[in-house]
Amino acid sequence: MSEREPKPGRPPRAVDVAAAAEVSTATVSRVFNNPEKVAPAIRERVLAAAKAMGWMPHAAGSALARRRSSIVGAVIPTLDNEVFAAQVGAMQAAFAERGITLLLSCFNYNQDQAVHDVQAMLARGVEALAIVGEAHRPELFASIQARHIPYVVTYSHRPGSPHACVGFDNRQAFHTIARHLLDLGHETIGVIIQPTAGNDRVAARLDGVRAALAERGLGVRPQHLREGEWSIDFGRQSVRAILATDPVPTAVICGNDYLAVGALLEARAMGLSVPRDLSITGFDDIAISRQLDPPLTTMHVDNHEIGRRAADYLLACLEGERPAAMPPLVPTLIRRGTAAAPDLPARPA
Amino acid sequence: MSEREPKPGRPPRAVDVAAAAEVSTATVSRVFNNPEKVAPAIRERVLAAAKAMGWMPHAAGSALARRRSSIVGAVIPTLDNEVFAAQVGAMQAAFAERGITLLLSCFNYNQDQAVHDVQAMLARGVEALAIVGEAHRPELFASIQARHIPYVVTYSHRPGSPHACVGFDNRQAFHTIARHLLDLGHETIGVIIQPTAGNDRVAARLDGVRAALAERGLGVRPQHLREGEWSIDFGRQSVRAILATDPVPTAVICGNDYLAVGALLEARAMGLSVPRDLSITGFDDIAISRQLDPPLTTMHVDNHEIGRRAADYLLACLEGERPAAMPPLVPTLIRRGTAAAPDLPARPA
DNA sequence: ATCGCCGATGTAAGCGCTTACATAGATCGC
DNA sequence: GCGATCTATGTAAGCGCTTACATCGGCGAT
Repeated sequence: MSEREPKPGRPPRAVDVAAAAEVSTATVSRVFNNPEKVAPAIRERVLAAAKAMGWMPHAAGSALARRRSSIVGAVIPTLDNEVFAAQVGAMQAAFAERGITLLLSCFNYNQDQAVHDVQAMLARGVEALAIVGEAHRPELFASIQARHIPYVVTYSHRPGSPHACVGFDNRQAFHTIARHLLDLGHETIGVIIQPTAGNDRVAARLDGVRAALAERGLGVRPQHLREGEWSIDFGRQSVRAILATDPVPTAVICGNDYLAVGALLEARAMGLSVPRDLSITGFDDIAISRQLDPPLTTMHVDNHEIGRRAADYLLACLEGERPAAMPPLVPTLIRRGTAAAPDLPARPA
Repeated sequence: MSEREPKPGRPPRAVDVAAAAEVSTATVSRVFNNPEKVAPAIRERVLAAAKAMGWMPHAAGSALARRRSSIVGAVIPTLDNEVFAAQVGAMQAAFAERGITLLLSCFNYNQDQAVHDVQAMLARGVEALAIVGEAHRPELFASIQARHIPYVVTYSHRPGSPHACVGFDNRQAFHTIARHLLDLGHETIGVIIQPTAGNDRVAARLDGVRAALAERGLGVRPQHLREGEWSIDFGRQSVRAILATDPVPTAVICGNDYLAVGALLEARAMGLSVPRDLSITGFDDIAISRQLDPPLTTMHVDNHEIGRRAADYLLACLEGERPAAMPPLVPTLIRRGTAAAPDLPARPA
């Protein structure tokens, strides 16, 4: 094997490997893309030469020639939420298995940022896109569709959505959780939730709660509704505020577990007994939730599964399949220790 | 403006835009890369044509021609740890500002996986790399160095490391925390820590603890040392195991906050009073730590800062600078509620 | 033996973009 | 008013790879 490096400083190119292995660049390329088309002896020679000079096909070159980038993009609000981090981790793993690279971008709940990120990814030649939520500027979806690339919306599953989606019905989920509290006997229920503006998932959640209450002739009083950033701290201050209202709710539904954790911790810090004095529910079942005392009643969502399914769907599209619409995932109610029947004073009448 | 699309199905190319704007492709390229070199009138024409046909420079093509990919890679153990997620988020943001795209890969604490990931990224033409930790196979660093691309190791800052690093001295940090406990009067100290094998950061932490104890003529007894996955659950079971030994430690140092949270929760569940019966310390200051009751005594590390610095360092390298070695970050001890003087029986003598 | 066929390899034309170099007006000084 | 000097634009040569097509042997069938 005569693999003297050709131009010392420069990284090797396919032609260098070809020269070293005494074959053409076509054969080198075939060895890496269609090995079965190359005689074993030659294949070994090429592999040896490549390894000796540390060569690997240069992605930009092959992307250009092949007209495929082998890159897909994930557009999420933030990695600071364990839920999205899990989804991204799962997608990354699923794609890596197929030799596909994941491009990540966090739009921080800013719709303009999301549009910008998507366009940047399109310029990068992503072959597919996964996007959290469907409440985005129309031009976001328009620019994806203009490129005719497959995409999937995650965490939403609104019946009648025009997008392929991997998620669950947020409205239904919160209907379920509200119903749970209602069935336990609660009638005055507070809600601590993320900003609904520009967030379809959250809006649907609130909607689900209202619908469930309405079915029993109840509603969420304005003073019992707190909307703000999903953080433990906002959960804390909200529960404090809600408990200072009249009438005092016997239960609080939180838009996610971070809020619920805050609510739980603050309620306990205030000397309340949970769930006796106040029931609290969360959503997502983040890692800490089951650990608290009492452990949080919440709904479990399999975020890794969402990531995996989104990846599988996109992968199928890239194989040229036209996968059927996926059935929604169904979050499961996890009854733990923070929701129980209210400890009501004896009812009059 | 006569921008009839040339080949209907196909995405537009620079030449299409050039035709529409009645200029050459060189000018189109300049408009997007060196706008100041193009007369304003023409610039507008090109921009208008590009917008009309939804054209953006194709990254693979320009990467090839420019011999720059504008991609950098981040190699981390997992996104499931809030610490790394934060670092990645910060890097992504810093790079996005400069038009650089972040490629992500999670090696799940598997060294072979890390080597593989790095090589895949190199093939993708990353221009720089950030890698968590320095305990990696030699070929990992060898292949990066062979490409002569800048890289930085994060979360480690071993004096004398051959790599550029953005991190802190793990040994020193744990020396500090152990010293804190020692100064409080603890003499029997347990340790719950992540696997040290193949993890330089963790090994250094344990080392720091041992060194601090040794300075007082103390040591960690084997039955007081628990090594395992960093999870809340492992923290729980470890504290239970350690409390069943003899002598019972009066304090437990945990390798990170997840372990410490588990230890704290379990100790309380066992009916112990923390810190009276047992002091517990963590490391990282994750979001939940300050929220617990009592709030966790730990060391704060600014993970966003690490991400930002790593990004800035790499960016500087890409600008051709040869940035000076960065001083280590210094984690700060956060004295909260889980570490106090031991409640010892009156000492004999 | 000869022909045709097939499988293994090589040849060369791009993929879409950037940029060194060439060119052609415009501008300026004298 | 003329050449020297700029500046704005165009021309065309790649960047590193893939792949359709051409080629070349070798083999089985006749």
